[in-house]
Amino acid sequence: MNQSPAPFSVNRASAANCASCANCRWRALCLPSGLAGGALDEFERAVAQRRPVARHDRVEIGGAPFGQLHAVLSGQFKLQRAAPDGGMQVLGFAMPGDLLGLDAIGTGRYANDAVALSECVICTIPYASLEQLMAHQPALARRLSQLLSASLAQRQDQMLFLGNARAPQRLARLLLDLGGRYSERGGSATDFQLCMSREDLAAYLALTVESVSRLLSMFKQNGLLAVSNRAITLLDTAGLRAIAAPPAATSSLPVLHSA
Amino acid sequence: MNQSPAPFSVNRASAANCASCANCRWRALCLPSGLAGGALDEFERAVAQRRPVARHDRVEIGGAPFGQLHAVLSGQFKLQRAAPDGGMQVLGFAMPGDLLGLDAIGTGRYANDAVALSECVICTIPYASLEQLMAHQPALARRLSQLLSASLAQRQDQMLFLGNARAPQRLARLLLDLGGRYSERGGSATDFQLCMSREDLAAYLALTVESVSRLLSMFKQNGLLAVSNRAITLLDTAGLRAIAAPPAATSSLPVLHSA
DNA sequence: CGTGAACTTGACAGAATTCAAAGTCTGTGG
DNA sequence: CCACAGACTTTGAATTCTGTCAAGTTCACG
Repeated sequence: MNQSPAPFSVNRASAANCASCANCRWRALCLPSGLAGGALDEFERAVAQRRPVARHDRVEIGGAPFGQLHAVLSGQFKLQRAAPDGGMQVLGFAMPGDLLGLDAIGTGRYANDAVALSECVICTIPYASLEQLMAHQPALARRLSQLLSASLAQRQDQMLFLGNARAPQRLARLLLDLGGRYSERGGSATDFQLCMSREDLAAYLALTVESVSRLLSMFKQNGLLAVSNRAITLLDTAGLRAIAAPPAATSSLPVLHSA
Repeated sequence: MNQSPAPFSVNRASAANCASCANCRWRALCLPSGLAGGALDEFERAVAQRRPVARHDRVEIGGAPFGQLHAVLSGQFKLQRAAPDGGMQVLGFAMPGDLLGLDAIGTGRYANDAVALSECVICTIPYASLEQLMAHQPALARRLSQLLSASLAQRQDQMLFLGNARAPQRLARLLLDLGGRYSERGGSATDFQLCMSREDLAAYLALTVESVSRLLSMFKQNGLLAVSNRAITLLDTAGLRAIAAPPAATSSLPVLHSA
């Protein structure tokens, strides 16, 4: 472990998390969201199995045959893919309650690697069982369609943003996004530990490690945040949001001072 | 009409296209793919309705409440969204057989505008009817999940490519991709009419109009293609593919001569 | 305490945008 | 049928941003 004790359970397995879908604190985000008591039991018995995952292990491997979906119970993952030129491209980071493998249903093969960034616990959901269940539980099928469509919409947003935003915008947005997701999960939106390397950040933002490092330093010098190794404290979220928003008018654009 | 007569039916409504799902030449790409005779009839009666769409009309409006999916029978659409800074971002181009509105199922609102780039014919598919049908036709539900997941995977690919590729790679890839899609639909992979403006191309590629224009000129000077207004002829697809591929090694990289 | 990986910082070069202007096409109205 | 106005497209020069290359520093771990 290279992390200070996390202030909340997002990065740690806890017995309360693992008991059952009925008790799971992430149920509202997950597949069985909205399922009634009987249907929920059926779902859990037929479908969900829990297991721990060690740091650096991969739960899915890009190109491997698709068999099951994975729900993150605790810890964080990065979704990555080998670029044609040898580098690694990172598509995103998965946090507790997120579902992995949705992009494999259509093609029958996992699209990316899912690599654990910390000690994790996941639920594995065999897709064949899920399909059987959905055949006589239309509500479950609707839920899957919802999740798939929402993921699609989210990827589209991400694509547009990464395609059009400049480097400072991208990093500011990522930091605010991470904070927001921690906050949604009971943590602090402004004070958290990154569990990914600068290289991972760069690969996600389509920048170089150097650019990420420079930008973090610049944000720090401008009083927007405090950063020490992988510990981040967002000091001026309003300022960060102003940077994250694309340059709208010539109005009060926050200027970053390099020196 | 601003186009020369199209050499094939992709851009024109034809009676054969519009007769029914059973006779539709795009059925394999569409929702009822794989449906048997009886189920297919049921699908068609309950779900699909055809209508023409005039150039510049929008079939879907970003932010509007979701009610129905749309299948492109003939013509082409662009999917766009107003950027926060006032510009327009283009997410993609839809051709016959493509489905519109998949990103709205999860949120209940259309994510983007779908604007007709030519005279079009579409099928409208009320989603409420589709859900009823899927409740007792698990095969149809599976098909929708497949399409959703495949769209997700495709957007991911697109995101990674646009995020990491340089301008010439992006344009070369788009041209090859368009050619490939025309080819799949019975047209020429190397000889076609663009039905979108340079501005649309630029908005899709996350470049400026000037860059697109410059790149087209450069490709032309290097003998890779011929371009006259919106008529494109790909002369050296191997060369274009070499450019579209990210710079792998210091090997035989095609060098573009500016003068 | 030393070693290697991760991270930071600086100087420079290349790529793409921005700004500016000229040229071309399209569709409308006379 | 032709002329005109506006949108679309092309081209050029200067600027800005980000990547590349090269050190140097800090941190994690043995």
